Amino acid sequence: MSDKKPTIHDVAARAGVSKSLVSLALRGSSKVSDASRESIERAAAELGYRPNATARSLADRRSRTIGINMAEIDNPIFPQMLSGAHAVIRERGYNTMLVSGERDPLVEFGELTKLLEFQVEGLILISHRMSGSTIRSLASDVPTVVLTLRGINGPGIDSVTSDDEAGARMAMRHLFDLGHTAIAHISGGSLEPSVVRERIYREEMTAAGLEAEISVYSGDLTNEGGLRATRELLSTSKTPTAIFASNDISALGVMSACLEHGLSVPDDVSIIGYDGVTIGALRSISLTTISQPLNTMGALAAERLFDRMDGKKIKGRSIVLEPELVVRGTTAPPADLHR
Amino acid sequence: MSDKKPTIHDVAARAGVSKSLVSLALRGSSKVSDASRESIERAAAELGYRPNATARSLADRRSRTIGINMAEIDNPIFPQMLSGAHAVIRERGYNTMLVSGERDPLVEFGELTKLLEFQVEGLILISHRMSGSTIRSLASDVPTVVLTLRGINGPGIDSVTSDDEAGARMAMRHLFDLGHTAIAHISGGSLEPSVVRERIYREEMTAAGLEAEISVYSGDLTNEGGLRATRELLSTSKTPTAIFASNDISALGVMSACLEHGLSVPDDVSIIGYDGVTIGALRSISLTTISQPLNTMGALAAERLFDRMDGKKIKGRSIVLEPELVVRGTTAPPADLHR
DNA sequence: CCCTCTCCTTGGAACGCTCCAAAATACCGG
DNA sequence: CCGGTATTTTGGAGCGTTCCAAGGAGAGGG
Repeated sequence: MSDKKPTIHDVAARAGVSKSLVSLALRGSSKVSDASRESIERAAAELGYRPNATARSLADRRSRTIGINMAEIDNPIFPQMLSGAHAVIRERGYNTMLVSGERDPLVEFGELTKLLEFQVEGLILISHRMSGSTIRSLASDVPTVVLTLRGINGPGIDSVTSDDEAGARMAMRHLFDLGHTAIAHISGGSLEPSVVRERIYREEMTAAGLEAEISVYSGDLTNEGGLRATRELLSTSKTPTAIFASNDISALGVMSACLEHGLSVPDDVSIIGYDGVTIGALRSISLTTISQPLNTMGALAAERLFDRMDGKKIKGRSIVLEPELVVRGTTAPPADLHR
Repeated sequence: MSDKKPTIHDVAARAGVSKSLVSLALRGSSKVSDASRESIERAAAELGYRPNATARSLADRRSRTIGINMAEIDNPIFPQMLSGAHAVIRERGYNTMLVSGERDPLVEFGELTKLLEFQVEGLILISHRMSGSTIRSLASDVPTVVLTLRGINGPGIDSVTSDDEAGARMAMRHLFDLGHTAIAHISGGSLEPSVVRERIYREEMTAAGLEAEISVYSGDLTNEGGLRATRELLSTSKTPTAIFASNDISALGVMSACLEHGLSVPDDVSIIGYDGVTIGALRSISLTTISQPLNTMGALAAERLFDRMDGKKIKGRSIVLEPELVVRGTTAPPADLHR
């Protein structure tokens, strides 16, 4: 409303003290007399004074800001992780600057650069398209935590992941326990977690003497991808009694394809996904899955970051969380057991 | 790696010119000789110089940052809007500062205050718990656009919404067209959009001479709420042939309740939701809904904000978008027509 | 060879705040 | 009422940029 925003000087003038004292008082220093404090607070309120965080950041060289990069939002696991991280950041009194590379590594790099120019004190990469070396170079400037992807190490880099090997193994064991042998896998592409999940699928099948039954079709972690891969699977090979999908979102596509093929789930085909997205829990979906503690992972990533920022010059370390089997309505013993 | 981050002075010293010239050159001014430009760029690269955006903001009084508030992420409509807005902000070369009040108005107010202290140049409120007057007071400091909620007006405030009246009417007409008369409504609470949707439900029922059939149970826009309300509905009154839910997420709960009650959808009960969240389109769900252009709404909000920031001192204005009926698998003519 | 006129380049003053050393005031016992 | 100590308060020097008025250097004209 007024012409200019009031500054600390205006408050000082109005309260009849020096700017330094205003600064002290407004930050709650104990070495300010009650009288001064009161008149300063009154003056500030009357003027509608609001400290300028930019100037403060410059002066004390702390931005109180964490940068988060999240490449995609169509897979709900990312917002969930974001939420977990964001809550911790807020509790610590920090701000969150969010960028997204919109799946273009170049744009992404530019955005991250802007983040660094903003002097963020830490970086959380929730999903990204950048190479390990790019990440390492960013991390040399500022503490960094990588979520989700394994296999990135470096001096300033921590990572938070869940144990994909164990998770995938749990999925397979669950299907084995139910009595399935004809198990297919819908894979998810070339990123670490998908690769691991597929490898474990093959290992487990082989270990169970089911090498001949191995059947992998490649989805791309999207609903459409799962749909497409499953259609292909159902049209070309003999129908499996169970399908292990690389993630939940594609598992929903798998489910759709089965339904449209006239197969009922779980009576004809059991389906198990991976991730534990919240929509999988909706009763109308009720997807059996390997659940990762997404919120916790986000929160841990943030906490890890603060640890690191608190000066602990720890070497880059990975936190690996244990996933959990959540049995819901899409898995059951194979039909032939009932016959 | 090095002790201190290099500043513009370091670059100047290394290139043998003044800091002013470095500043000019790095911002691409045309009035710098090629020779100087080149040596400055080389020096900057060698030092790994990265401009300090905080200092720049302070000096030219522009933060190039937009603040976004998003109270909740469990309803996917919000991330979708966020995504639309975020993309526009990025294209304009701005940054996004994200805060969340975590459903506590006090926390929310504090977060917004921090945003203002950070000198954000504009504010987008995607979801919030604050009163109109609070919002108006924020908006007096900085251009503001409100998404989703209607009914907030004020000098600095724009809003982007979709036409809930028209949408709700479309939903009802769709059910009428299919031949339904026993239509129940699962309402969504006291916020504007839900109130409007319920009002239209009543109006349309009355206008169709179906006053006697009016049946409203209150959900709270969550999956659980929809489930609970529908259980109640199914246990206490006669079963309707169609249910209009106040939003998609609760419609999924409605669906679950119907299924667990042994009703098949859409054969026994038709269900229509509202919002057009992406998961509703998944084949295994296939929810008929009134779709709002969520991404577009986010994008428009951001564009509106930039218009406003570009000095156009327009009065607060509402943009109202048209929703769209998306017929999928959860609505069909009532069973008794087949009998 | 001097004088303009362009082009480039430069030092210094902001921007709004924090930090620090030093100054001012208050308080206390004798 | 004094010296000394404890408590408050203050001016000034940054923080890393941008902006601006003014300075320097060639170039072209007379």
